Amino acid sequence: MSKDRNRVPPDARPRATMREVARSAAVSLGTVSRVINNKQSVRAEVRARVQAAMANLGYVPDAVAQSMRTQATRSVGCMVSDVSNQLFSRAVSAAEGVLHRSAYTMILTNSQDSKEREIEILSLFRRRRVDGVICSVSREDDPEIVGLLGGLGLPVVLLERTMDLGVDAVATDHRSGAYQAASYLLTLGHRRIGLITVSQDALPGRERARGFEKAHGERKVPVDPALMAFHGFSADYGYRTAYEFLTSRHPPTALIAGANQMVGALKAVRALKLSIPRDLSLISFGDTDVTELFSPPLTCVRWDPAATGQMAAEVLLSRLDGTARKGPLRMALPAELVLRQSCAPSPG
Amino acid sequence: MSKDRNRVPPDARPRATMREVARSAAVSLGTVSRVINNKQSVRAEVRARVQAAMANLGYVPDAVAQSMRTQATRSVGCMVSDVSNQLFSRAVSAAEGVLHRSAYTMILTNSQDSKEREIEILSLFRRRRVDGVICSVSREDDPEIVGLLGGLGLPVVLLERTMDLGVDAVATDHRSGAYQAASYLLTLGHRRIGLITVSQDALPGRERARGFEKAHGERKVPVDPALMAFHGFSADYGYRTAYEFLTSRHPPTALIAGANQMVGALKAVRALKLSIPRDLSLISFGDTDVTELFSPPLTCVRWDPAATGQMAAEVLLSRLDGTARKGPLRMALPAELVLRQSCAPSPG
DNA sequence: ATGAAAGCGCTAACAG
DNA sequence: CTGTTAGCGCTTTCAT
Repeated sequence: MSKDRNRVPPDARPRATMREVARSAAVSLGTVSRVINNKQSVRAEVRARVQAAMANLGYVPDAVAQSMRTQATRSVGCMVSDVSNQLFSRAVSAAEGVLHRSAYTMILTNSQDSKEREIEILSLFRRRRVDGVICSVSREDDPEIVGLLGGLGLPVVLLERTMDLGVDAVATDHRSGAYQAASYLLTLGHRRIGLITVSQDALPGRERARGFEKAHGERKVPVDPALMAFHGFSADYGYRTAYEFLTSRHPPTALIAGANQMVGALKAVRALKLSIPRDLSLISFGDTDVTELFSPPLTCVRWDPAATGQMAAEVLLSRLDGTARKGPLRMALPAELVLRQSCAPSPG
Repeated sequence: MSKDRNRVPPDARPRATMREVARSAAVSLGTVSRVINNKQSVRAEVRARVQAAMANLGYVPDAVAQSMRTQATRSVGCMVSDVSNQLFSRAVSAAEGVLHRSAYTMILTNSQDSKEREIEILSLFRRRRVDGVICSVSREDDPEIVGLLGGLGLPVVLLERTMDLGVDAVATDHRSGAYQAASYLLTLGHRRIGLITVSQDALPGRERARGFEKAHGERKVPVDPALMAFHGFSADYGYRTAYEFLTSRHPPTALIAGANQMVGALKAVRALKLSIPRDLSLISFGDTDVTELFSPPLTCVRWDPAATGQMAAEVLLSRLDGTARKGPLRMALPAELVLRQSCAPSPG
C-alpha cells in the first residue's frame, strides 16, 4: 500500500478509456475510434462532442492497446556499441529526430560490441515487436548475428556496416577518405605511414585499409603490415600503438589514426616530445574539437555522422511506409580531406 | 502486395503464439504462461515439454500483449535536450546500461530544449505508458511542464535539474565546483573573473553562479555582472562572449567557461593571440579531450556524467520496485578541481 | 498441478 | 454516418 504512494500519486485516477469517452459523448466505441484516427465521415457535430468528452476526461489513447490491435508499434530499435561515442551519439540523435517527426519512437540500446549482448538485444527487439531496426553490429560476418537480423523479418538498416543479407545500409565512404589521406602524405614524400584504425570485422576499418593500400599501390610504395593496427577503438589503444610505432627501429614519418585513437596518439607524441609536423605528420579520421584546437591544428578526414543517422532513419521510414525502391539500398556518404597544419614533407 | 515484399521477407511465418505452444505441448494456456514466467509449481516433465515446444516453434513472448495485460511496459522514457551532447550521451549511455540489466527498455527522445517538444514528448510518454521517466527539462519553473510531469502519475527522476514537485533528482554539485574554481583564481590574485555558463533557468547554471558569487563574497571581492554570461550553450556563444569580454575596456584576467563554450573561447583566445596563462587564466567546467590536450593543458572542474546517469537509473529502479525510501531523493554527486597549467597569478 | 474463461483497450469489419 | 461485435496475445483468478 504505502509503497504505492511513490509509484502513483494519490490523486492519480485510472486513465480514461475509449469506452468512457463513448459513454460521456453518448456515441459508440467505433465513433470514438474514428475521431481518434481522423477516419472517414463523422458528422462535425458528433466529432466535436467526442473531442470535448476526450478533453474533459483527459483521455489519452493507449498506445499499447493500439499496438496490440494493429500489430504495429511505431517503434524502432536502435543498437550501437555505445552512444557515448561522439560518432554514434550524433548519428543516433539525428536518427531520433527524423523518426520522431514521423511519429516513431526510438528504443536505444548499447551493445558494447559484445556478441552476447547483441544477441540479447536483437531478441529484445523481437519481443518488443519493433517495426524496424537501425543498427551497427560488431562483426558483419558473424553467422549467428546475420541469422538473427534476417530472422527478424522486418526492415533493417545497417549503420556504417554492410552485409550480404539484402538489407539496407548507410555508410560513409571511408575508403575514399583513407585514400585521400594516404595519397596526400605520399605526395609529401612519406614512405612509412602508420595506420591506426578499427577492426577489420566491420566496414570502416576494412574500407580505410583498402583506401590506404590503394593509394600506396598506385604509387608503387610498399605497405608495411607492421605499421597497420586494427585491434582497438580506444584512446588508450591509440596511445600504446603510437608509442610502439614511434619508438620502433623503423618508425613511421606520418600517422593516420581514428579520432578516438588520435587522442591517445597525441599523448604519445607529447610524451615523446615530438614536434608536429616537423618530426611526424598527423592525419585524423574524423573532425573533432581536438583536431581543430590542437597545436598545430590537425589535418583530418571529415564526414558527417549526423547525416548517416538521418539517412538511415529516412531509408528505414521509406521501407516502413512502402515507398522504398525494390532492392536493398546501399548509400555512401562522402568524406573529404581538410588540410590544416599537421603535415609536412617527409624529412627523408 | 509487392510493397510488402520489402517489409516482411517472403519466408516470414507469422510468429507463434502461446496458444500454438499450448496445443503443441498438449497443455493449457495457463500452463504455458506459468512456464514463461517461472511461476509456481509446474511438473518438471510438463515444463520440459512446454519448453521444447517453445524452442521448436521459435516462440517469443509478445511484450505488447504482456503489457496490455499487466499494465506495465517495462520501458522508461528518457528526455534530454540532445544526446549528441557529450554530457548527456554519457549519462544516457550509463542509464541505459543500468535499466537494461533490470530488463527495462529505454525510449530516447531529444527535446532540443524546446518547450513545445517537451510537451509533446511528455504526452508521448504517457500514450506509450512508460513505467517511469528520466529527464532534463529546459526550464524547471515552467508551470505547464511541471504540471505535465506531475500529471504523469509515475516515478520521475530529474537529471541535473530540481523541482518542487516531490520528484527525485540527481545532479552534480556544480556550486561546489564553481566555488572551488573561483576560489582558486581569487587566491591567485585575480579580481576580474569572467563566467560563461548555461541558463539560469536550470540548476547547473544557477548553482555555478551561486558558487562563483560565494567565493567572491567570502573574499569581499565584488562580482561584475557584466562578466557573467548565461545565454548560450554553444561553442559559438562561447566564442562571441569571450571575444567581447577580452576586447572590452575592462577585460577579465581569468575566465571560467563550460566545456562546450570553452571550445569557442579557445578560438577567441587564438584569434586574439593571447598567451595562456600569461595573458589570461582559464578554467573549464567539465573535463574533455580538449581540456587535456590543449596547450597548455587546462585546469578544470571535473565530475562524472556517467555517474549521474547511472544514479538516476538506479533511483528510478528503486521507485519502480518499491524499495525506495519515502520522500523524494535528492542526490548530489561531487565535482573536483583538477589543477593543470592554464592558470597563473594575476599580473595585476 | 493444471484447465477454463474473462478480459486489458483498442480497431476493423460488417450491419444498418 | 454510426453502432455492434469479434478478437489481437497474454495473465490471472477460480475451479478442479
